[in-house]
Amino acid sequence: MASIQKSRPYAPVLDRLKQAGLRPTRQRIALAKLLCDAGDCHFTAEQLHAKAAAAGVRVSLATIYNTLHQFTHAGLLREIVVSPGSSYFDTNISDHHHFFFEGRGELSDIAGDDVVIASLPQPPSGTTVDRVDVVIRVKNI
Amino acid sequence: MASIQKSRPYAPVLDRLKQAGLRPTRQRIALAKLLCDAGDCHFTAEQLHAKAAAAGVRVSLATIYNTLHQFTHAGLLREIVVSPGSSYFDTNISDHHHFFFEGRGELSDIAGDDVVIASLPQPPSGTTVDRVDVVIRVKNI
DNA sequence: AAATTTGTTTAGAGAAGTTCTAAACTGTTG
DNA sequence: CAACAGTTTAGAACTTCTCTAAACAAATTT
Repeated sequence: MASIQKSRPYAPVLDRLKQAGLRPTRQRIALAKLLCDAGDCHFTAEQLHAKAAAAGVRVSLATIYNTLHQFTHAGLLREIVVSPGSSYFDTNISDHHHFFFEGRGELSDIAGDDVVIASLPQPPSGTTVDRVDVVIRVKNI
Repeated sequence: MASIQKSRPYAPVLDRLKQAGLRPTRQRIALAKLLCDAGDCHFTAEQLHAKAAAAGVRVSLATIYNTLHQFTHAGLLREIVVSPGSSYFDTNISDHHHFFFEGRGELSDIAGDDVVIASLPQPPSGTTVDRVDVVIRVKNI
């Protein structure tokens, strides 16, 4: 089923890699395509590794980690820490928040508009706000 | 310097352990005292292990982990996940939020009143809200 | 287009944090 | 105080992630 599409380089993906100062290698292009095609979703390094393998893309786990961090640094992904032991990455980089299902260890998006914060404290002097994360932890009834 | 106070069992600590169905063992009493005396603070398992050792309390790391989870489950502590690789525990169990200093990997409390959330989405059907965590990630200017 | 340079990938080792195991121990109960 | 059930412990094991150094590939130079 799943076949590798080496022949269609996806211009926007190439541009984004170039902007980030990253060479468009076979691995990075394949992973970027996988992520683009996936739509908004949350995944761990292991999950992306498995997904890549399933799509016929041979990439080492070390490269998965490198790439996830590079993409995160370049603003193509967002890292979310909600449970001890593993990091999630989010392909949705717009302003938004998350539900976290404690039982299943899964995340789902909350549109930015759906969480209205009326007031926040000033950041401590000498610091600036990088991001405000709201996580609504839910559990099964 | 720091000496062990085996002789003063701290009635409230004993009560809390009893309420949680936990036997008041030497280790649990010592750790509970350390945490009570510390006031509001955030720490990792390793940090508590070091603090216990410094206070002359001999406790294995496995017991630190067991105890932290038991105390968290009993509502005496709160677990906070903000950075991949290690969990923090919080002795402040009142309703409040956190600043997270990305450079130093440290937490500080924000009083519950200082974050006003005007609206939140409904939890997905079949689930209830366990907790809403707001983390303001700040970095040095 | 070959040669050189520089950045990238890889397997496997290594590190860090946490959990597991099974034996020894301790608090509780009868 | 004996017997039971829960607890602690050291160390092994496990999971997630990072490091290393050698092989490799993309870019640059000639």
